[in-house]
Amino acid sequence: MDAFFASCELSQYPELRGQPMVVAGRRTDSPRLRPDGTREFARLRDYAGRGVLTTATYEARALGVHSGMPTMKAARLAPDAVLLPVNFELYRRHSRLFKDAVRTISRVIQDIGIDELYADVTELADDSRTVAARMKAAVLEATGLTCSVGIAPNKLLAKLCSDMDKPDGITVLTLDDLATRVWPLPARRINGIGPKAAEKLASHGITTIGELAARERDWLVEHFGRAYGQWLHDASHGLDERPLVTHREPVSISRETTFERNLHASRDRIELGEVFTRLCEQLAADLSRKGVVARTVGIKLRFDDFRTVTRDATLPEAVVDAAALRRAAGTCLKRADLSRPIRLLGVRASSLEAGDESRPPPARQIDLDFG
DNA sequence: TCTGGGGTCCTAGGACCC
DNA sequence: TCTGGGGTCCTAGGACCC
Repeated sequence: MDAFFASCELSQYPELRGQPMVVAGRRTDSPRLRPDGTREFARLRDYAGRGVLTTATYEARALGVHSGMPTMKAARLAPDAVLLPVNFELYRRHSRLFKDAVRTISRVIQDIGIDELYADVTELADDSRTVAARMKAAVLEATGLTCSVGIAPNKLLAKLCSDMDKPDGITVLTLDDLATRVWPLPARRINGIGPKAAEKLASHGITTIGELAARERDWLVEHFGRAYGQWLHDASHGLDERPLVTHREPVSISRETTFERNLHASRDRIELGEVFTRLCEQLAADLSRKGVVARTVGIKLRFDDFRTVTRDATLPEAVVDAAALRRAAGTCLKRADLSRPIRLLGVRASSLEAGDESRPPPARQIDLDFG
């Protein structure tokens, strides 16, 4: 989807079209309704907190701000930009509509995130451009929003070319196009080459995908390890055999929060304890909503120096309820050095297993016993 | 008044078992 | 008498993605 969060917001507040606008931070009461019925929006300069921008419109980007930028920093660059709080309910609603729309064209879909998916269109009778055009029409019809489609022989190339013609574009790529259209691109454009790998590649004089493709497989293995080196070699040659994964069970579920101000383990014990309990309650609700139980419970801490530590505990019996999660997470907390001020606390459940739905809850069992 | 929140996968070392 | 070789599970950290 093109500039998804911003587009969702603009469909709600069309008067913001053409203005610099960013989405950042938790729910607020903005926008407010004026007596005359028009809406009054918060401005970036009104923001106080520790968040980062989730989205910035093209007009806002022209002022030098971009998603991921600390909101306070963005406020200095674009104080007059409209600031909207994130509205995940709205995005999820549009997300469902968009995915259902694509499903009317192809049933075989892999969910990637809220605004992306892979669709296998191998078996469709229409040619690539027609398939893409039909998808875009279906999505526009269902959501009023535009998207960009990349069609290629595999997921790696489809992902790579899906944003070659953004927004509202269609790109078709075949292996014959590799040298002319893919090799000139920065290596960083490959999904799986992040900032660290790009930096290391650059230190060896490799900045484009073509330069990567020119290296021997053995050389890449020697410098980047067996698995990653081989993958780099394959990826730079446009090779990717991964099938679409149409369904998967969650591996882990977590909740975390960054505090408004750093907290001290002893001085802010009460506040910290309340947040800790709330996170465990949210996590418990998430687990039961997904119908899973957790055998491993962990915590995550980020200190004032941005160092992050995690502690895990695997239990003899899986747990679900907030109290048990909190007990297990509490033992993890005891194993961490809490002498530094803390900026983030998180709780995580993993080694997930299907909850036993056949077993009635204890209260009901008692009823039956005495029934 | 730098640096969110929710995920996945990989690596590496140690414990433990056969 | 010097300490093999797998395999699995667990923990911690890090890279990467949306």
